[in-house]
Amino acid sequence: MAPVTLKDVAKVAGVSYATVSRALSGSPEISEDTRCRILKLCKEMGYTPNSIARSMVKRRTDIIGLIVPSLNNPFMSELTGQLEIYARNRGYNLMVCCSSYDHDLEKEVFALLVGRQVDGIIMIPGGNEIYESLSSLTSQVPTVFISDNLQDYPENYVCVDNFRGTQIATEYLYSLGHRDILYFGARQKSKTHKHRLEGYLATCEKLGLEPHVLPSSYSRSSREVGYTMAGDYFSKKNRETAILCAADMLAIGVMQAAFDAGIRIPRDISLMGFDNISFSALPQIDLTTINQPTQQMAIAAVDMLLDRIKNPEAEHARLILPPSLVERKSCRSIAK
Amino acid sequence: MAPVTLKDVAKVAGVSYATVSRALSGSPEISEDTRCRILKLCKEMGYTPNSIARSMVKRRTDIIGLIVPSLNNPFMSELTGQLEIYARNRGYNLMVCCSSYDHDLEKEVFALLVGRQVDGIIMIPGGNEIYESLSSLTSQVPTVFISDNLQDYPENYVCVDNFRGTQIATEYLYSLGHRDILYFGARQKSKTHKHRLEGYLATCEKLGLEPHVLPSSYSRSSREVGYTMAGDYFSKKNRETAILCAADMLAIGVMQAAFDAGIRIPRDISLMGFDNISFSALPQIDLTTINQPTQQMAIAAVDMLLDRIKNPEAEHARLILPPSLVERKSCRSIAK
DNA sequence: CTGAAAGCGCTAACAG
DNA sequence: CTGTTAGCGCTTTCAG
Repeated sequence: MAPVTLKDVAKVAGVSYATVSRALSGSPEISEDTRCRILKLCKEMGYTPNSIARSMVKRRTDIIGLIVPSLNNPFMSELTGQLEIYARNRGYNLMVCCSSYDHDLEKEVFALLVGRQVDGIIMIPGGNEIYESLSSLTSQVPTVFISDNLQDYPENYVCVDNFRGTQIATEYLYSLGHRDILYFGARQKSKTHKHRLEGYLATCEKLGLEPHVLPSSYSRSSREVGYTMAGDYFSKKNRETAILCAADMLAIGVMQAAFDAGIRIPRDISLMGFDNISFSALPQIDLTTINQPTQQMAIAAVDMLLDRIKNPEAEHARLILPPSLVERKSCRSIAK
Repeated sequence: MAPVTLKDVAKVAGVSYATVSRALSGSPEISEDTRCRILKLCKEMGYTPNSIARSMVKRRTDIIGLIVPSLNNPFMSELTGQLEIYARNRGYNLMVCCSSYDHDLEKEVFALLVGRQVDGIIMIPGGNEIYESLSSLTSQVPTVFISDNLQDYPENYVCVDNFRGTQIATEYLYSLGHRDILYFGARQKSKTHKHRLEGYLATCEKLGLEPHVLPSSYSRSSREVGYTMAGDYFSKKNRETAILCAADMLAIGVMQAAFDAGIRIPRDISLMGFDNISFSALPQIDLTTINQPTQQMAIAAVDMLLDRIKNPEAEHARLILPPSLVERKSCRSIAK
């Protein structure tokens, strides 16, 4: 019942267990003959190397810790899946912890993962006020964030170019003939949202449009928030012909409110989101949006982390990936 | 830079390192005095216990391996999130591997996790033909499956009562006055699907209905499959007044095909799904369906696994959880 | 090319 | 109550 160890194999093979270790590790200082013999024996005996023991001496685990706010959010769960697959292909396993958007939990699981001796941590922060309180921990283990809430912090991160995203979106709506575009759901406290808003504002200025901004006082961008805010909005007279939402989930809520108000999308008003979550591709939603390149982000984050692990003294790295337009059916041209 | 160890703390405290170990483990054989002193010192020095070393001697890692086909599927990612949170509250971390519905990968990552010395494995199998080829591995480590594809296999599992689910669904549609109900998308090779189909058939018989079954020859139940099959179906004359889909994703595809064909749901035909994935709750979808109690399943799976870990010689356990009806807007009453 | 032995950081007897 | 010591399974010098 007890698992087969190196020693067991060595005993049967009639060699020292160092020899077995060498056979397995592909060391050159061993004859092809004995290597073959031992490898065969290992298989026969059902030997599985104990990676805990190996970690003990190698002082590394080949484990990456991942801290993610929630796996209910399709954007994050898809990203998690990508991270896992890519990390495994590079020889690492993922230890996943959900922080539930809770700062205290974020710190707690971070410390937990450090205790677990993970070689590095990838963190998708749930909010913005986490970096200072985390700095004593991030100095202990290579860490890469996936977020752009940390322009001003000395951390490694990869993110999408949020400014560029809303710029693309605004230009697209402009090209469709829209001149009064509402920017919907800007959250004050989020840097990500700040960058998105700035991209919109800068583009308005460049194109000579008057900006219209409907800020959000909520702490998350959910469908419910979009629905509530849009309900309010639609109850008044407005001259905007297009709504650019700060997040897809908001846009989905806006759709519902529009439906309730008898407003048709895109006939009466055009609607755009940001994120390209999987919901948005459903034919029943069919939302034109800005794509975050999740796979690229996952690959980049893992690459960056492995690089930090190899070279812990390196400068902080930043990678800002380009977003792209995903054209679906929620916007229409009103150009004459 | 090298992390602080027990020895370092012991040296500074002027005690043997066994004493420090005792202070940390909450052993009773130590004076309150020295414990306090040592605990304070540990904090000051920033000592973090090395759980690898601990695992080495305790011969357990407090890690659970999770094998999941994909995190793109909302049902599975939500389940994964629940599993993680509950496992962590019970003192375990989750090492997650995505198998991408690939049998070979399922075996490969299973072996990988065994090598990682996980204390147990929770597996959501991607298909049906995996159990035999896995049996040499499942005997090495406590394993719990989340699936009912293994009625006939000597394994631990938790699942939803699929038979009961379609029974509830069929009875519900019957109560709305439907007498011609199409069972849509039954996959031959899946035991889960077999049970769902049987629940439908048995209920038809009980209620005196003539069963109508549209089987699926595809290997997965996607939106695309639902769309294609329904396109075919709607192109012919039919007398069914309701469609019961074997999975929510199929139903979402059916909705789209119905829309294309100018058929209105629920006015022209009622539609039900099975799974209650998060998509289905979107107001734009609003699908009446059968809920799988993910949280209960997660809790039960972890509980069952921890129980097997504590008591490896126990009989195989099975837990079949009750599904429930989630009434939304995709069905209408046609009773007079 | 192979064996012997030290040691990774910690726990758990066993002494004192 | 505290110290000493023997490992957990493996890698890696260092000898031979």
